[in-house]
Amino acid sequence: MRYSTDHKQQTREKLLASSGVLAKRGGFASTGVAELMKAIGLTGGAFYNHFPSKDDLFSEVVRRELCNSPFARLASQGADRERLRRCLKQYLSLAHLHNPEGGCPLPPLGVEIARAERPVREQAEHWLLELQAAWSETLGDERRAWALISQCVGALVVGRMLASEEVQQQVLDASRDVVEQALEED
Amino acid sequence: MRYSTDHKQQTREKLLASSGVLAKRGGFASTGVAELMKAIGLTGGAFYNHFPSKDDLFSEVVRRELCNSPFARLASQGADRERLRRCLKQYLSLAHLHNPEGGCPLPPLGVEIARAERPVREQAEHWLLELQAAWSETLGDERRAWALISQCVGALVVGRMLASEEVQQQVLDASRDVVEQALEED
DNA sequence: GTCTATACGATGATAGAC
DNA sequence: GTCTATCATCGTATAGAC
Repeated sequence: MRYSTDHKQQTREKLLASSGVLAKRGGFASTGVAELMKAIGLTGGAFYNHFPSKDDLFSEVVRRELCNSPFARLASQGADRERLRRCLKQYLSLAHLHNPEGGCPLPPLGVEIARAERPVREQAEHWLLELQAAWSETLGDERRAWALISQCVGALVVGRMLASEEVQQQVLDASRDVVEQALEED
Repeated sequence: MRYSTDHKQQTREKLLASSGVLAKRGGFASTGVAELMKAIGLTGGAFYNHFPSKDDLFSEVVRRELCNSPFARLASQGADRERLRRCLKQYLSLAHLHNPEGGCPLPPLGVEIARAERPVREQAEHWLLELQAAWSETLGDERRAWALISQCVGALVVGRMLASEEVQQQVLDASRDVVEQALEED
């Protein structure tokens, strides 16, 4: 065979990673198959050797993005308060706000996940439940964990809607305060 | 003239209202001009008698949706704590979560606003600053106002990503607790 | 103002050469 | 596996009849 068997795996992985970036930047629905393939140096026709449809790619992109999310490592390995604090401080930064393509998939892809078929939402739910369980352990409060997740995702969604960096910083700082308060309480 | 002058105004208003609903339901970019016009009983060709382009419609839809948002009345007229509490309880309800087309535009349209041109983000910012100012008055804390806005928007974005109503209710309840706590403190 | 018809590009997806 | 060529459909936007 002209192409080794793991070449297909590598191409698939490159496509998943690159598509995650493009989807978080400009939206998944708004990005065509040809554009996704061109980003990894291929043409649109080759796409269907890797995924049966564009929707299937979305499902896999979501799965991969969630596993590689800045939150993910805190979900798998139990996190002490200090580690969680540092992670959320970085999450609620202007650097993250201005870099959706390299950041958490929840703010930029959340709405598209919400409109996707049930299996996609189920895997999002499964991952979010794991995250919430991990944070509950750290915080000692299951409800505060959910509230903190919503707080962080909301801050980025709201912040990215804004035009001026000043106000964006205000929004982020306000949520940082909430995080600090939640992590200092018993 | 076969059509009265205010007939055009009425058509425009119907188009704005209907497009807001469709955009919040399925996304603005994903909804074609023909579909938007068909929803008010017209064909696609008539669209350009009312707006020079689809992007211009989006800008007007965002403006109108913000002014008619469940938050809007609380922004214009100063709100006492009790009024704000009742509004946020309704905001953080399963009824609202399952009815994006009739609810707040921030969760379903926020990401598209973030990717829109600067003027769109500027008017979103202007409106959000007014809302934050009003809530600051009620809460007596400018930062808590921003945090509360992010909390509410985030809860709906996260909740709508989920598959099961149980977990959705948990996410909403967690943010309700935060709202109650913020409104009870001095 | 609204219609139909149309231009023209982009879309998701397929077929067959290599 | 990837390419080019192609299909059918849809997208935004325009032109002209009524």
